[in-house]
Amino acid sequence: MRYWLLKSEGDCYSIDDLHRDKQTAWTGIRNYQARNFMRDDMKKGDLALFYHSNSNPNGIYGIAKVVANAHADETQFDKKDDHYDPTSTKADPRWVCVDVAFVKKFKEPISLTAIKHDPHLEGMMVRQTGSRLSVQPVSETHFNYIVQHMSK
DNA sequence: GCCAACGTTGGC
DNA sequence: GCCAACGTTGGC
Repeated sequence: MRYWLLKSEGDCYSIDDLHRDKQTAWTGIRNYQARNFMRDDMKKGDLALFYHSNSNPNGIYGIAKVVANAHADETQFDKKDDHYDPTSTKADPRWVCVDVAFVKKFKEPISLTAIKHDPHLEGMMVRQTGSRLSVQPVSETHFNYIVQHMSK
């Protein structure tokens, strides 16, 4: 089993939206590296830190769980969708998504500032400035530390 | 809202 | 295959 960090703009799709929906298809990822992680490595049962960007504060707001392996992202075929991709075909879909379910929301978000200042989280991808990857692998050590020692 | 960092596109 | 131009992300 693996651990992940899923990034979302807080005012676009938040942990509260996931709580309300119970589960959702993680659509709209249009970055090859992120896609490959979803397609090849994210599996049902994996856990993910739910990260809000462009929020106050930016940081980890809760936990989600992968409940379905990668499948075609339907938004790529929808002309009216922002993520429509006219070059992708149903026979050979370019973009995939996984389904994730709500697990918990932290009482207080773990801010990016706190993440950057904690020596236990040295090497975490989200700490690197300019790290724009919206699906990131997280080590088991980092995941457990965050859940056990930083979250409430 | 600004702007640095990054990924992608396309001309050559 | 290089790289400039462009669009987007995301912290501040």
